[in-house]
Amino acid sequence: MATRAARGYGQYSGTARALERIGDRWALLIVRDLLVGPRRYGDLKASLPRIPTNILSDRLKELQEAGVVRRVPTVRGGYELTRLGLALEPVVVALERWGWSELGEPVEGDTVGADALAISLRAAFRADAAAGLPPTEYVLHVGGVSLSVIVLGATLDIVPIGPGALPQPRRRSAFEPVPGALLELALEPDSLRDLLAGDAARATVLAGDDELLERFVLTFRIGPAAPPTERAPAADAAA
Amino acid sequence: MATRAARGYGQYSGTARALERIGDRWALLIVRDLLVGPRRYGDLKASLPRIPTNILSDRLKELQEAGVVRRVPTVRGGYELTRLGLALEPVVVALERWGWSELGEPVEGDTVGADALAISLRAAFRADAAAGLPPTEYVLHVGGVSLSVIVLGATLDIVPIGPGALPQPRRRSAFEPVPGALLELALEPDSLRDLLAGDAARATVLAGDDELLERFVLTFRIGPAAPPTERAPAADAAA
DNA sequence: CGGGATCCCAAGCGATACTG
DNA sequence: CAGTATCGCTTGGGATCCCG
Repeated sequence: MATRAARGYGQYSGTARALERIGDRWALLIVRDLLVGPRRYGDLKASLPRIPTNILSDRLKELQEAGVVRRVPTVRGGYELTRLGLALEPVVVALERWGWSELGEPVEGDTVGADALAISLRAAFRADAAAGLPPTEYVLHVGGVSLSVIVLGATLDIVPIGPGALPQPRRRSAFEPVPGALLELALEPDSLRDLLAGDAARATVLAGDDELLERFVLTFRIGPAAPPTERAPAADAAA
Repeated sequence: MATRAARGYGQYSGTARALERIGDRWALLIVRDLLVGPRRYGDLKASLPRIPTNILSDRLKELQEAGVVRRVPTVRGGYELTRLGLALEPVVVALERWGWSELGEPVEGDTVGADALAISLRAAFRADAAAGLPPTEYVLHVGGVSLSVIVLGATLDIVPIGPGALPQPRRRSAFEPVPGALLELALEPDSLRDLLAGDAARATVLAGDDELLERFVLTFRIGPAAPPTERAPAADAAA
């Protein structure tokens, strides 16, 4: 039985209400993955390796009761976000931006999921900078997962490559591969972090030239959550 | 002793890292209140009526360890956000916007806090719409708490009125009260929700005219998180 | 493969009492 | 007022078994 988030905060407040709905452990990570596209129960389980199956089951039930998630009628074990769930994108993106700069080095045992990576890139996407650049496809291989990222003007389309994605009527952008508009990179997770931070990063360029790499850096960027420019000499230091 | 959020998610992901830092119950509500200004232990306790004192104590310790919160050296029991903590504003604002439209009627026992209200207004603030309007002060009385809200061009300055605020060197905006630029409203929490949603709302106008009320509605607005338009998946647009 | 049920332990949470 | 200490309840987590 769903654990019922009956423990409210006793406040008539948007933040409190939101946390009552999606504040439980694991809940927003499930939403994050579903923001990339519909997923099956097993996909989510694989994407969230440490989640116990009963918790995943409970959360999916609660998220359905909250109107955030619904089942995909045509697919056994398929789940997708409702409109209300899709509206959580700004929340997840804001969290992703904040947490990204807090990523130190990967801890032993940390995994990198394709969906998580897709959201990172969505959070890093600079629509204004991209608008002036020619259509480009980026293919990223990061720590075992692969993503195809198509930037067409100010629009962004990310599709994980390989198994896990649930086939959907969702069309790719009207993008026809332009010769010389493909950058393919292979890098480690912490190198991607450095790259998005604008720092020098070790990356293996499998296809494309330096100009395309520059284009990538212009298009995708997550600055530090707390810029060092602060008048008061804060004692705290990010570890 | 701080309970240590050692239970990580095992993912090298911004969202996961963020939730490990500020995903614990009550944590973001504490951050929300501190976003309005430095507060004392007792202020927070009063603002979050249902929080057990040991949990408040634990969370403040954890938030300090996470570099989000620090003590105000000059004030006994005073806490404030660090730069990193201030950087959580987009997260809280996004949550507030999403949760606001999920506020039904107040549940018996729900309280309304001045700080929570201040964040609601910050989330509802339309800088672009406000930029074209003359400087205005709004004084709101909502369910027992009062706020002074000064809009000066595209800037917003909110100060709770009454006890609870910790005196700070923070200056009010360079705002000199203009005669005829003050709207004072008294309303119930659910009426404010309707007002910000753009619906008709029962409000008692204590000072000001209809034109000022119209100005308020233009300046502050939180639309539904899930607009009734289902079909369009809406490519994300930077606001 | 999807997903529900159970058992068990550990950790988180909540209420209250207590101390500086 | 600003916490700490304690205690009992609830939840999460891991493992496992089960059913369709």
